[in-house]
Amino acid sequence: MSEAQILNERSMQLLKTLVERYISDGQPVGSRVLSKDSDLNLSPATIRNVMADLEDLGLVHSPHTSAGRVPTVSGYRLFVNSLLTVKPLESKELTHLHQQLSHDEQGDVIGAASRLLADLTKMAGVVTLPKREVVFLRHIEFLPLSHGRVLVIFVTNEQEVHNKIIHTAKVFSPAELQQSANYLNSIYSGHSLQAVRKSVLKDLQDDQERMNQGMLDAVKMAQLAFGQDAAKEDYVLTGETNLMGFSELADMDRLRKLFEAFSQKQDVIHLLDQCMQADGVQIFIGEESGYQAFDHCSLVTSSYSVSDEVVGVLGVIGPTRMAYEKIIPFVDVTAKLLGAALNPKSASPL
Amino acid sequence: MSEAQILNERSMQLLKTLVERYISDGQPVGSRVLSKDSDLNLSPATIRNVMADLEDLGLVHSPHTSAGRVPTVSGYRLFVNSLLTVKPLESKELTHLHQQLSHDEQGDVIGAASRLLADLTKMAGVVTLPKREVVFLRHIEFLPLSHGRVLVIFVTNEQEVHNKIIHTAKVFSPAELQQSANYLNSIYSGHSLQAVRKSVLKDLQDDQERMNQGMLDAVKMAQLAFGQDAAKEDYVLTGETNLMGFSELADMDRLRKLFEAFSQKQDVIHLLDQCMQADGVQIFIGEESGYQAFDHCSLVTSSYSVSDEVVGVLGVIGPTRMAYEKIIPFVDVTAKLLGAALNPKSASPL
DNA sequence: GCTAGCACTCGCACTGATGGAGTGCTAAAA
DNA sequence: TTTTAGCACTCCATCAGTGCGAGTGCTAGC
Repeated sequence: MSEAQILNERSMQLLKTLVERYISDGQPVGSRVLSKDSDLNLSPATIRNVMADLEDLGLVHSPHTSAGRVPTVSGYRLFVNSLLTVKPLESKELTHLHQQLSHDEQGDVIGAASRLLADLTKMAGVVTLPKREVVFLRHIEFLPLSHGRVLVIFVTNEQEVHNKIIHTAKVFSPAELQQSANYLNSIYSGHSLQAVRKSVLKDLQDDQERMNQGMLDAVKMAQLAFGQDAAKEDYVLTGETNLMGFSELADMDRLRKLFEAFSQKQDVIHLLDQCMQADGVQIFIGEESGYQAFDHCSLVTSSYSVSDEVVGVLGVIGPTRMAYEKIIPFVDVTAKLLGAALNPKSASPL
Repeated sequence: MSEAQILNERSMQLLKTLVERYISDGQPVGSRVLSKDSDLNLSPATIRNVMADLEDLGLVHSPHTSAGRVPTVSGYRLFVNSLLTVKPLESKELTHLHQQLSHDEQGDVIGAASRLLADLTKMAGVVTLPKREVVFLRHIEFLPLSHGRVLVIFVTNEQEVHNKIIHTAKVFSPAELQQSANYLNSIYSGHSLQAVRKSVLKDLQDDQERMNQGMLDAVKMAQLAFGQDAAKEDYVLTGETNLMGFSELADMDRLRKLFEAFSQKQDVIHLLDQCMQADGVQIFIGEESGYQAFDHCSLVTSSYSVSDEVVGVLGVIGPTRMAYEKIIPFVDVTAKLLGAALNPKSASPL
């Protein structure tokens, strides 16, 4: 931001063409090509002076004395923030996206979105699993296992099935379990999980004599079932192998760190969580992310929403030298389409 | 096998030390080191003659004229089949394995096994999800969704929960669905899925008048639910990034092909399926696998069984130059321990 | 059948030369 | 004051040449 004031129109224009040129060629760009490439009619010598200024400001950098200039992270940042002219999505791509995401046969829209992101950008695509703030309990079921263990199956939000094994102090008969489940279903079905948790806790603290044994058992079991709901976040990552084609990631150590981060998952999840807050497209360039593994990568993300509630993030991971002007609108549109695809077209008649 | 007859004791001994030496050093091994390394007191010159013979037989290969010899795939194969002296597992490792696999807290023994394979070998570990031939239906449940869709939840083999969405011609009320489920549970619980499928088909072909509408609905729904049971095979792969450390896989194209195979999954599944048949440890060295992606890799696998039925495969993926004498017993033992861990210690009181 | 010796080959690391690309600086032009 | 032309300089990439070390194949002798 502050650089924007310091720099005059001409320097900005030159930085812009430099970044564009570098993104398309991958070679350090020298004063001569810049002089020809830019519309301003300036001699290479003049441009060299400007370049020296830009270098002082930390916007560009010379790999060695007689190479051209390469944008630094700040250079990219300024470019992305103020200089970039976004290219609208080609209609061909748009229809493709729309088709793939709305006609979801496999029941795996998330995977489809991730694959689209990766395939169309030739980089890596990532989509977090949607995670609603309020989760409604639809149905619960208990099945007895050996050794006083009980298999709990519960359905939330219409059709998401979860299961969990709990250990009970007492051994229940199938009939008792059935009764407990019936009791819980009759009371809590349609309520949010938070409400259920709270209510269950309250019931246990209250005078327990008002309840009969069956109800008490049911509530105790519910407490176990919904106890520490890990709420494990996760994401679908596709096209990692695309990243192996980029020269900036050809270094085996770098690549390894990156792939390790992918399989550890936690760093990536943290990063994506940050993007969840911001609305619109969020971009991390190089070291900006704060995670070493992503040092030479950029991450372009957008959150996606279902019925106006932000439920997840999706994005593209690639080298810092990527075609931001195409990727940004692409990620933006994909997020919107995914949100639409996830939206239940009509309220289900509960 | 046929080479074994042609080669005399001495040549075999030399091949053995050559392979051992190459595995530990990674350098082409010359006649001088071989002369010192082997117990036979032979001069380098003699050894050179033997090497020439081995090269004619295609067991070793010289990267260039003055470079020492490296084992070929056939060389490794002969070594593994006839020359290898397996090192028993260190007791420390054994106890570690045992602990990790039997005290499974996460409920994810498969993942734990895969991680152990990768961590202890510093290569990649893979474990297929167990897949029983006969699957018993434990419990089935129907939940209505919108638009005549029904969420089917069924539990097999004590505690494996599956779910599936089916489309029914007619729209059922929750009560009807409940009845159908009850009917199916009462009749089919405890039977194998195959039997259920067959029986359902028969019921539909039979004169339908004997059955009341509810039963008929239930059977029709069951047919949809168990229709084409995709039975998708899958595996858990860990430590892929370990493979990035090996010089033989440093080539980016190779590495990329390999990782693409990992995420495509199908080739790997085919390969592992082949290992399912053979009992005991199965080894693919280099091109033997038939899949280009694995050209420079070896795969050491073993099937694992639960109560005498082979249900899956597990193994280690690494460069052809790996310490077979340690990996083989390790994979063997891990397979046995995993089988034991999966075995329900006592029959559950159904 | 084994071994010693010798000539030879090959790869590798180092060296120096060359050319090209691009810069910084300075002095002149606008 | 800003821009430009010119010049010297720096650095990189490429190539050829060199010397060294490792290891081989072959041959003659034990």
